[in-house]
Amino acid sequence: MAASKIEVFTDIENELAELAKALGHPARVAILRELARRNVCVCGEIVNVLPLAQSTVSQHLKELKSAGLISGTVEGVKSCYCINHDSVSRLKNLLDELFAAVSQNCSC
Amino acid sequence: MAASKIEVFTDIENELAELAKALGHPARVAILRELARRNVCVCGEIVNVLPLAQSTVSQHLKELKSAGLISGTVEGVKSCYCINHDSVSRLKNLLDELFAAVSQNCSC
DNA sequence: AAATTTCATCGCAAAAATACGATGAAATTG
DNA sequence: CAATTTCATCGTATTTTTGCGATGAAATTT
Repeated sequence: MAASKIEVFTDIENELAELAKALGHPARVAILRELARRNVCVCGEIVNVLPLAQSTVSQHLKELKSAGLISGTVEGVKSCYCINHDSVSRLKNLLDELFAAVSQNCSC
Repeated sequence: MAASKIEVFTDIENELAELAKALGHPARVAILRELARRNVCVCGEIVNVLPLAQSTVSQHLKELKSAGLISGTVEGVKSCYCINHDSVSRLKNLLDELFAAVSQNCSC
């Protein structure tokens, strides 16, 4: 047994964990950074920004898409990706809710 | 080769990825939730809140601590944990910076 | 129509994460 | 001082993640 026990946690916990997990790799942060920097749908060129093989970048894009953080469309021979603003807002809201009661460092 | 290529990414990218990764498991979100709910150092009882084996919870606590999201001290026979507010702030700031330019959903 | 470009998917190998029982250390209790 | 409590760590099994080359599909170019 090594699979994570998703079913025993709340929907909120699973939702936040899924979004955070998608952010939990520097390559995916780098992808989001590039998309955010341009703030438009980026068609192509994503692969060129990263020091990884094309297939690896494609896989990371798929994971970001699967988590809902980005959306992608096909434009001719190219694939266009952009950040899903709603999803980002959701992530921030979940974080704010989670840490709402935490106002200062603990004493221990 | 399967190890993640941390060295080729920026410090910022690695830092955010590390914090997000720590949040990227529902058990760890649940732990943070419990710590946040009480908003004090929690000594003991953390294990009882989760439907996981004691050793597994201990491991998750270790990861949260290693990422800096919580701090832990030993109080007699018990271990006390609480949320590291600075770390939470840092995470929020990194997210805000990352998505600062993203103000609306894309059109594609 | 053939060649090229762009990118997703497949298959594989290596590494990391997840989970648990067993064990042990340190403090507390009886 | 023996028994108990609390929890970290070790060892191990399983699953998931990461990464890449190879391949193929779809559109574009020559």
